[in-house]
Amino acid sequence: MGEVSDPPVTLRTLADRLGLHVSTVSRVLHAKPGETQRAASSATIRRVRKLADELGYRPNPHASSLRTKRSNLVAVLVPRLSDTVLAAICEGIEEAAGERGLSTIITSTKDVPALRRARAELALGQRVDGIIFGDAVVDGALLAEISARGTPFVLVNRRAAGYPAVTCDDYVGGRMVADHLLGLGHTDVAVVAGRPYASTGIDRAQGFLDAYADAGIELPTHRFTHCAFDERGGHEATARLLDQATRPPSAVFAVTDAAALGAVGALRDRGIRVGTDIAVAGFGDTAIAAELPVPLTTVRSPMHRIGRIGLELLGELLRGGQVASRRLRPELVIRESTTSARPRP
Amino acid sequence: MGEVSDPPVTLRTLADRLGLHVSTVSRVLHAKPGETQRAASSATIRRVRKLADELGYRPNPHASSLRTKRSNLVAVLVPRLSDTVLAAICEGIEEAAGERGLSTIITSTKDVPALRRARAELALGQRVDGIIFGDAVVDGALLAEISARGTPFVLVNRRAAGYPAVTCDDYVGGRMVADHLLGLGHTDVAVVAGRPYASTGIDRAQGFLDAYADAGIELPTHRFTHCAFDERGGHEATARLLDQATRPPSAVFAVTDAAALGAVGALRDRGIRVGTDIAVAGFGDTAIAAELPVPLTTVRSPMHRIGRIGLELLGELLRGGQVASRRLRPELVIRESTTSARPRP
DNA sequence: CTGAAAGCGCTTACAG
DNA sequence: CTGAAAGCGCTTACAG
Repeated sequence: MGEVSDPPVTLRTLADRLGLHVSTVSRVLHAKPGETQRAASSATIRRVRKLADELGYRPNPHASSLRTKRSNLVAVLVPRLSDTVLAAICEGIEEAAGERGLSTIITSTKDVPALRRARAELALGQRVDGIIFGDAVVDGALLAEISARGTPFVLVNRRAAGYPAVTCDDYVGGRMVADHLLGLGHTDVAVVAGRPYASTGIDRAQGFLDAYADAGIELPTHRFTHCAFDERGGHEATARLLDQATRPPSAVFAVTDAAALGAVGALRDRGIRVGTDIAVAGFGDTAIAAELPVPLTTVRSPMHRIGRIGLELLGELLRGGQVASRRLRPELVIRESTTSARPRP
Repeated sequence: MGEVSDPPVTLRTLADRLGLHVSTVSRVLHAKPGETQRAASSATIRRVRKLADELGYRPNPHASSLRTKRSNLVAVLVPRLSDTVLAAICEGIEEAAGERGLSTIITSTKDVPALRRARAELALGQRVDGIIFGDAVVDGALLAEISARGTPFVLVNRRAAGYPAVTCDDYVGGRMVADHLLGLGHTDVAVVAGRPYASTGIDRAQGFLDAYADAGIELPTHRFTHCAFDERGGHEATARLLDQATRPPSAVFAVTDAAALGAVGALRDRGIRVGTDIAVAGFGDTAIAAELPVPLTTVRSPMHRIGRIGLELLGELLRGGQVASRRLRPELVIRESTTSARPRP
């Protein structure tokens, strides 16, 4: 516990009070168990620690960082915090960061290139030790620049151009959904595909399309549309899909749960009953999926773990190590939104 | 754009190359438009700026902070990032922070007192200029300590013990829901009340109860239960409410949209149809509300603005000013989850 | 208009 | 076992 707020307690404060040199105090306070010996005599160590405790000494991180060139700060860029998936990933990152004495500076870039760049610059300017990008664009243009500047980074959720990334195996997840729907006999399906520049949407949709192609079914263009990953995006995309075709598909695959919920809303607006008239599947298994009146079939993506592992990889990089991308296994969660609907004959 | 990554560009780099003293360079780079005159001659200013641009000079924030005792860092403590409401508030905070050159360090404390304390200590140790608490407990015990330590702070979303807070007028919002349900003739209602230590839940529930009391209706204890604010909390609480009573209420008010969705799930499990057999209302008007198969009546809370204003107030505090709490006006959003259900006669 | 000095609080090899 | 020095990169009154 700190005491008064007026005279900040510094190494000097401690050194003066103890009749020691600041360097001695510093050494003691840094000594890791094991190398305690060379820091000072055990008596001195005890005295120093005691007073530091009493006065509530907290090292000034700016001073340390200035000397050591390490800030213990990690920047996390995400498209939006209000995206549950990213929020869960951030929680995983933060948890793992806390365990390592790192602090995270999380910022939303809204998938706006100029913002992404500005935030990355800001992070670099802040001398963060590393960056976690949750908002990578698949071509990785900005990343090439950051890479050249030398600050270590990893990607989470979205992969890009060979940089180390921790993702769900989105392609396989997309295939799982397709195989499930194929197994139920759905031949006329539509895809609410998300953004064309994010690997999540791309891979999920591609896995889905490939599985259908393997079954000899090519989706016509009017059964496939890009959109924002959120509720509104899914709603608008689904409305478009429905308006463009003479009749609705028998199933819709939305590449995120949020978009799937948007699809639910759009279908409702047209009196099409999810789970009865049409099958709907999402991706993520966020909290809403299991609570909907007709529970949502979806693909469970280990969001929290993606964040954790992302930070662990970055940690490895900061220690000078090498890391390889990780692709975590998805799991199909079957619920009534697909099982209670019959495909059209 | 920065260039190479090897030799970091410092004031010294610039000064040496230009044959100037670092202090002159520093002055120039700090000169705000208007007081440019006293920094250096306009020729010098031009030269300095040009070179700084070319070399991609970025002031080392650790060095500045060490000198100025200002970190331009603001800590934000929230119960959980995965709570949409808090995420939206964080986005508002971040947006306003960006405009002021402040960076935000956001961390989740999960409503665990030990974590809350640890994170607050961490923030203080990091020498943040100020703190925004989104996880305040109504008694404000920790806040009293922080206050004594002298770091400015404001609360968002939840108020506590007279500290400056930016909230939705939760009490009024709770009343709005009650008046709406009363108007529809609901006399047997239940409350999914959230956590007993957070002002959001307390005030929303109290407003609701008071309005019912004003109408001469006291809720029996088996129609009121506390719970976590999320989907699972709402689900479990609703299950409890239903199990404890011989028959279901004709309406349920959940103090968050997430909990309301959980209620929807629990009702579904028992075959009780929302909007037909029972009315359900939430609070927040998060993105899910409008998309549900039976759209959710809820209270719109200006989450983004709460965050923005929170940061603005903190900014005022950092400038040495005084601030007063703000209570923003809620708005009832009526949808079918309440209007299509008939109260039991 | 520009320079020189002092100092923010720390860390780290180096002496002794 | 402990001290002294140097220096991280910046800012800010103060001289001149």
